[in-house]
Amino acid sequence: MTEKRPTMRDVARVAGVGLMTVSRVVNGEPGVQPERAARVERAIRQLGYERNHMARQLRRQGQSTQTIGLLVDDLANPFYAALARAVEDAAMLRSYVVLIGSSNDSLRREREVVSAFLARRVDGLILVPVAGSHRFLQRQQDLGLKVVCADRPADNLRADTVLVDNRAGAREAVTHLLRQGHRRIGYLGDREDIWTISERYAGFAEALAAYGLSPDPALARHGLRVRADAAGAAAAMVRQAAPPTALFASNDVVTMGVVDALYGAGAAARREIALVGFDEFAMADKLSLPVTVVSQDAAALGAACAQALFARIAGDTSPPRETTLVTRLLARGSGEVNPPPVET
Amino acid sequence: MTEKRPTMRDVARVAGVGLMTVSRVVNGEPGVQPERAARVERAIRQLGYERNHMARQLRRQGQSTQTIGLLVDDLANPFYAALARAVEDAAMLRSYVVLIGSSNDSLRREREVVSAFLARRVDGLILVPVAGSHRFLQRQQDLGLKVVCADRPADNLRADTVLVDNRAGAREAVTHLLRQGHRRIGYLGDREDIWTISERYAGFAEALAAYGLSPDPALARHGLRVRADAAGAAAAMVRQAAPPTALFASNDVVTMGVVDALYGAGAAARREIALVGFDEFAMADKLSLPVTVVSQDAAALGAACAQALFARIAGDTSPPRETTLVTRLLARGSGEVNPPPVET
DNA sequence: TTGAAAGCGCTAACAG
DNA sequence: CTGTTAGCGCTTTCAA
Repeated sequence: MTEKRPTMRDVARVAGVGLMTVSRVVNGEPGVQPERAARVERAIRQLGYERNHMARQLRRQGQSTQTIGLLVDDLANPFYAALARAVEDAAMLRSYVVLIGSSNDSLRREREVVSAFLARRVDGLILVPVAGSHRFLQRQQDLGLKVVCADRPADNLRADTVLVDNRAGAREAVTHLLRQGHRRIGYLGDREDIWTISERYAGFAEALAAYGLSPDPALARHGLRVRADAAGAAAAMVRQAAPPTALFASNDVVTMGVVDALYGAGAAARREIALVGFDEFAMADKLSLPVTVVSQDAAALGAACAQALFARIAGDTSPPRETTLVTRLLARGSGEVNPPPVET
Repeated sequence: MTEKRPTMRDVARVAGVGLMTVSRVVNGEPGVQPERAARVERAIRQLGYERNHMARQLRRQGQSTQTIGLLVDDLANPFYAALARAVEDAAMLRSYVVLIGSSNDSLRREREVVSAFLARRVDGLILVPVAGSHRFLQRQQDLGLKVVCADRPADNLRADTVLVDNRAGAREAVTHLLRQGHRRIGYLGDREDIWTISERYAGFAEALAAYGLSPDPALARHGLRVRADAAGAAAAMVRQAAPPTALFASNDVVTMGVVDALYGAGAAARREIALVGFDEFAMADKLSLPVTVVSQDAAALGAACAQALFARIAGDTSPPRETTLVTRLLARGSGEVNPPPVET
């Protein structure tokens, strides 16, 4: 049933030629008589031969394995899925394949996956770094590994980094609310140790500061990991004695949770409360109350990372670069349609 | 700068031991004196040594490469992203890594990616097969490759297959509309050569047949690939002389397009037209007009595929199995809230 | 408990 | 144009 896989030697024997002739045909090298090449091709098809990439790379050492690794936070998150697709397209264009992994925001898991990738001698690594030191990667870079950080910078690592201007995006979003007259703006956010989240909170605070305000601890909740967390926090916050008139949500999951809690049809609905969220998500513009969001382009981020990585693989040795992509505020009226009471 | 990567030989030299001692330490084999093992460990860290997985697999041939391939239609589609994440989790649990690719519904691209995976000697392959013959994979199976088809069956291939009961799901959805009194039900669908889509259309027709009806060519559009296509088709269909009172959409992308066209705030809005779509999507329940959908569990599909694949890799040689997962109708009122005129 | 020798499938370098 | 030889880094086998 399960026969041994055919080798070049087997193909050579069946085709009645030498081993090197098969190698040349398989690699599309010139200098093989058409008739012999045809015999080889036939033998390849007959045996179902596929070149052993491992043996090949072993011999041509120091050469590329035509494989890169991509490590995101959570592949099931549409943002990272879009990023991954862009990376994969860029890789395929260059005949590379992509090893993929999710770190789940765990440094231990990140290291395990990176180690498994390194054992397979990936030429490069695009990673969304979790919090914590990445010094162990510096040594791998000295050994020839190319690394690009996506979406967040990595601690203790000099590497190309492609970021989004989270701070400016958040500032713009909150300024949008301030311009509408909102002065009591609540913050609902994911874990603060995630770089993007802390940047967004900083942008939130900066926007308030420009209006002579500062974040009110009673109007801020951190560490919201899942949609239900966010829904609960939003419901609790607006039940307070002095509730906010508007909310800023740190990311799509939190935004959806807020929508669950406040924009539903139930008795707890508080549709007069304005909302701006970071991250665009499907149908945000088609909700019963359309949500204003800060949109970031995941595919552009992935494409930029891939471009940087393949440039390094191609031999670019210039100093590490940091690229920052801009966000776009998509105003949809969750603040304008329900003008808030302006306080005095 | 870029030094050559250290080998076991280098580690052995630095540690002052034999090559085999290093091999034993690296592989956690017993029978090495603790003192020597420690010296080896130190040398490994000092040099940044990572085992060369390719050389290893070359020697232990016929053995597992601890790598599987996953080929989906489009990784950026949240459905496949969720499937991929489930596969990745299952793989990680077993210390496997995952090579990923998107076929884009192209047989040529599928073959290219599969070939690249085979060259890297993946132990197994989970693929969402595109339309077309997969006989070339049968031979690879004889050579030891384990294959599991996800979401669709593959032509000319005997392999474990995990499907969703698309036909029953569509039948249930359309029956739901019929029970509400709808008799003129339009169909908007993706490419008919995609197996899941044709099954859903069959279910649509079966539901109508049970009520003594048959699909009206004037109320069916196929080949809608992107959201804008679907929006245009929906807008055109409801402008007809005898428009439908309800629509069935073949998948999430089409459903969203229909929402764009009919449930927006614009002048063209036709909110009285009922809609049921295949595939759940984020916020479908929070739209200005919540959409009834047929929900399928992508993560469960991925987990079932992974389970089947790893069972095969572990030596299961029973005949190929076909597993079918059920769907769930999430009725949300897009039919009930706007009762249609019952025709006579 | 340790090491030396052989060889996995392939390609670089050379010889015919 | 074609084939032969050697060796990539590792593990298997066997001897010390």
